[in-house]
Amino acid sequence: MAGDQTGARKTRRPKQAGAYRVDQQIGFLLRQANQRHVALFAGLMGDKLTTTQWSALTKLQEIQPTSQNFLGRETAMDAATIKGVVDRLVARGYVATAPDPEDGRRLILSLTADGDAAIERNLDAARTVTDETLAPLTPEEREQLARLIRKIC
Amino acid sequence: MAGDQTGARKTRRPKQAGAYRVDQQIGFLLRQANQRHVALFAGLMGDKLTTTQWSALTKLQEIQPTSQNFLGRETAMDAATIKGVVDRLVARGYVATAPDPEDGRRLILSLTADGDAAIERNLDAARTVTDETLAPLTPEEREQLARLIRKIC
DNA sequence: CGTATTTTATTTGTATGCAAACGAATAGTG
DNA sequence: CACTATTCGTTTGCATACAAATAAAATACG
Repeated sequence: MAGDQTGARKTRRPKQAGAYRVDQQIGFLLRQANQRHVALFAGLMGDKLTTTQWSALTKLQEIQPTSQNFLGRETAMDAATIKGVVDRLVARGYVATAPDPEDGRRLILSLTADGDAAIERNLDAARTVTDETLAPLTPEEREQLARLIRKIC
Repeated sequence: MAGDQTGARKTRRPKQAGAYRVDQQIGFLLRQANQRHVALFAGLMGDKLTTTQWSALTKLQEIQPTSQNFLGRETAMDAATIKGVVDRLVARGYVATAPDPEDGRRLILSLTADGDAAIERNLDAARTVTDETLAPLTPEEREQLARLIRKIC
């Protein structure tokens, strides 16, 4: 019976000591926090704008004119996703598209006057959404949270 | 010209001093952080399980047998969403359904042996996903982040 | 110059995520 | 008991989100 000292433990379950609880994992918490933010956004913003539409709109105002894929990169959306978002913004008349004379592949995007007005109209609400989302936190905690999330992006 | 002292500022833009930058708002950061986690999850987990499927599976193991909508509440999914997730898990043979003899509306869910095996098979990977997601943070920062996110959920 | 690679945009398929509407069953109330 | 409200599950519609495949154009390179 030599060598049984370490071999006798058979199929001991948890590689780590503690039990696994999904709702304590960071992924679960991130999904939930994002859900709450999206809900606040939907409730406070007018014009039925979504979070991604708002991101595309405001980022476009910042960097226009620009190509569709580049706007996607700047707003953390892949090519397929940003296309859908832009299509809906174009359908609303908030964004205008034009071919790039210097690059036959590119689709150049810019804001329309309506798009500018939509941003102007909802900017205060957007700031309120951020405030409401962070309402349970102190100013120091808000800084902390932003700093930590930025580190894991 | 009385009363012009306060009325002369016309259309002054920013209600708040600083310019609005979407990519500095908490909502944008939460969406991005969630994206990174989902990407890590997809890359590290086997069996093509998604984050929500994994949540439903492990939470079901914890509280089974239970109704579909209750499982949804426990995993932060509304009725329409949890239905789709459960349907796919049933199609895979990970979850079994049965009518509730005491309540004609309820659909009782439980894990199958295959469902249990799938959890067992992926538990280490799931822990790795959490670790990798939090890799840029120190242990103290991880605690901080979890605490702060929990406060805004 | 011509070929290989990369970039840009598009399309399809799958999977959340929520609002809204619905029918069926249950619970609560007078 | 009858009426109302609530709950449960389902379905539809819309909007992300990404993988994978494709086509067209531009770039890199031998």
